[in-house]
Amino acid sequence: MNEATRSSANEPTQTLQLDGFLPYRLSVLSNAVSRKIADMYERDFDISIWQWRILAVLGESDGLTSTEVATKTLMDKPAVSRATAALLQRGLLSRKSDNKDRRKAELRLSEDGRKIYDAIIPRALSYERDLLASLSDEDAATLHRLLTKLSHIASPERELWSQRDGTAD
Amino acid sequence: MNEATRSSANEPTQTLQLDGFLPYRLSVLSNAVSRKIADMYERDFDISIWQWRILAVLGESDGLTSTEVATKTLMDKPAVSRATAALLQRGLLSRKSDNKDRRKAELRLSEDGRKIYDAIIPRALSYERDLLASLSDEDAATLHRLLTKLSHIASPERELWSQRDGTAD
DNA sequence: CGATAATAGTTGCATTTGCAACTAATGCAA
DNA sequence: TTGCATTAGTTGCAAATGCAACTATTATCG
Repeated sequence: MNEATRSSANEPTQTLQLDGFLPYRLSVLSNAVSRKIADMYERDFDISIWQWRILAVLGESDGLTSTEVATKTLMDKPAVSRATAALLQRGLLSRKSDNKDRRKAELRLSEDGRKIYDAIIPRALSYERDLLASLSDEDAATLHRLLTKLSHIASPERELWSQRDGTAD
Repeated sequence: MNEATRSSANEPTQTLQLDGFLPYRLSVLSNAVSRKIADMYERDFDISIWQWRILAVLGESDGLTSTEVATKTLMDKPAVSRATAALLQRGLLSRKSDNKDRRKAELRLSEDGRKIYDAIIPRALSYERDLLASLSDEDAATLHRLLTKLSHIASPERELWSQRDGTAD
């Protein structure tokens, strides 16, 4: 479906339709979605996507450390550090360092942070609903199931195909 | 499914599970996929993702102008300009400026460019196959159908929900 | 024609990103 | 304990990105 054979002289050459190529499609879609939703966060709340991710995880489970936040959001530690610094400065988070282990510090939504969180959530869910509006419930469920499968295969831990000595044709 | 109500005191607060949130899921998956495939292009061919996109579209239809390439790849013009500059310098492309309209120039794969293209294609398709390996043919078809729908909704032209005076919720 | 607008493509620049290197604190083993 | 390894979090920096501004050329309309 995605490949074809062509014999221009007599050497058959594989070809590839970019807009049917899954990595390309995912990239384009994800960029479009992220762009739009990031614009909303930015415009209406002056919050970056990374800041939003942190608010989102703290909103469901308060008192996480930076590292735990990084794990849950799949952000790297520097990104978490900078985003939390900004949120702390705006007073949207509080940080309490652990007495047992003074390397660690628990992050929590402040009262203002909770307010913003509460304000963003319905907008985020509304955007997601709009996105899914043209899909049946069954399609939406299928989509999530397929994304889960793909994510499992694509997860950075898996090496497989990307080995240097390519067994892949 | 993605939302819940919680009554901590008596104010119900919507909440949101980040890892069930579609924009987040798409972003994470797309990043993982792009990262892996970009590593391969880079490692085995010394080609960036943007360069690859250009090779890909020129591979299927030679003689496009920069602007046409930009349209087909959804890259912006500066990105196309820089990527083609690199490819030209490596001798993977040729450029012939149009006599009728000297602003335009047609881009084509050179012989070397075609060689690299021919070498990348099977690797790219092989990666896509690996990615889709755990999906049935029907699921793969469904995935593409759903991505098409979502892309249509998320396409930058559509304004809708993102209007400043939020009718959304 | 001649001026203004529009288009193709490039260059410059501020911001973002990803990663490595660093500091501070703790764990562990001799 | 003491020294080395590990972990938490921050800082620095090179590269990538996105966008605006620019040059060169062509189209349009008085």
